[in-house]
Amino acid sequence: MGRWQPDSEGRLQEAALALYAERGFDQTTAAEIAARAGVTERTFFRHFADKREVLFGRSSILKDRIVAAVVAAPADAGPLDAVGAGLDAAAAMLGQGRRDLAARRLAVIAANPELRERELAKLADYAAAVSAALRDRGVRDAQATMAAEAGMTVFRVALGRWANAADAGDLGAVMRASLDELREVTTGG
Amino acid sequence: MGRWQPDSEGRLQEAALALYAERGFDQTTAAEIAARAGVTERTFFRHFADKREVLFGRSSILKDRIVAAVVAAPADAGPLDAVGAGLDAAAAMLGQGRRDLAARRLAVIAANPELRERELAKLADYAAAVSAALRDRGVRDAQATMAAEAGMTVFRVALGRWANAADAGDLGAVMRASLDELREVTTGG
DNA sequence: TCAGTGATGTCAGTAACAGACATCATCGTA
DNA sequence: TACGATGATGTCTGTTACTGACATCACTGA
Repeated sequence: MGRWQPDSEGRLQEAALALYAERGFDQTTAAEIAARAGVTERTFFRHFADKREVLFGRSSILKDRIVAAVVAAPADAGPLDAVGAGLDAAAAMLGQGRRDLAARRLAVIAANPELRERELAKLADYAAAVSAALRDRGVRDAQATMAAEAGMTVFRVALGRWANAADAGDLGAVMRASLDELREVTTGG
Repeated sequence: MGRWQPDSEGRLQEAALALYAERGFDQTTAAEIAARAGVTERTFFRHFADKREVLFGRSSILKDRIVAAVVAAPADAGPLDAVGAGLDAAAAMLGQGRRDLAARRLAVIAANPELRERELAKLADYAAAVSAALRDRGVRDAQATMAAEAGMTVFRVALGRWANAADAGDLGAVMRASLDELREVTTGG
């Protein structure tokens, strides 16, 4: 056995989610989270840049996968189809986790403005990366921006629907359904 | 003459923009801004909820005007046309100010992640309000969300173009041009 | 004339975060 | 096997964003 319990990062994430859910984000101190995870406050801030980031641990991996899927989409696929491939990749990564956990996480985020802010920033970051990937595929600047931003809106809406759905459908299916709604809007206007 | 110089809020905004531009957001303390504006730090936080908010002073008024324009759009106007009316209202309010000031403000925001985060939150807030207004006009939920989000993307892109344009066009014209690009994307696919 | 109001100052406190340094299991290597 | 490097953690200290409580005092309306 090592000098310390393994996976402090994971324990910190669990502790934070539990405490944020119990008493709210503002009413939870970093020291309390750290104590619950069996580490010191300083260690918390070594693993996470700030109090919010602890809820967004896997986001850079998720971004990479989304972008990779967009890049790997068939050459003849349109911008929105490529975005759809990115959404499939996101669904594959997120849909395998426990749905109730995702719901808890989203509920905590929805309950706090600072956390919502951070989530938007993450999505905007994805959108910027997807937009760049689309441009690399030859899509015009304006089209790339709009398709990427629209895709992130679909992502957010679909994730919320899936996490809180009474009937537990597949995340990928919800994503595709939401994307179809988008197509309907843009074509049907 | 009053007990204090009038318009501390305005002076705080000017001081903050100047200092953020000079030495960066992180390297500027609230106390320094307050000192430059001739007030105490406590007064700064009475006027602005946090260090970022000082750059977003007029945003709630702007939101109200956008929403009002969406509500007031002709009954037979489509969702995107109603959003266009909202963008016109935004352009009317923002386009009259000094363009170089807007450019300075945007440059400061672009230079700092926390400030970008806050800007996204503001735009998301507008989008939510516009979306609600569209639903009141009878637009379906999914359509309303997408049209509102797309509108905010147009807003952001157009504002950036206008502020940094070498040839000083009218903000309203830039907004309309950007919106037309969006239409082109959604119809042309 | 005078009590009320509102914007500000003053003071003290909490908590988010960061730098610097110490500790000590583990691991590669001689 | 010994031993120096490494990496994750603890400890200590400091800055600064923000907040609550209370005092001040020009102005305002009765």
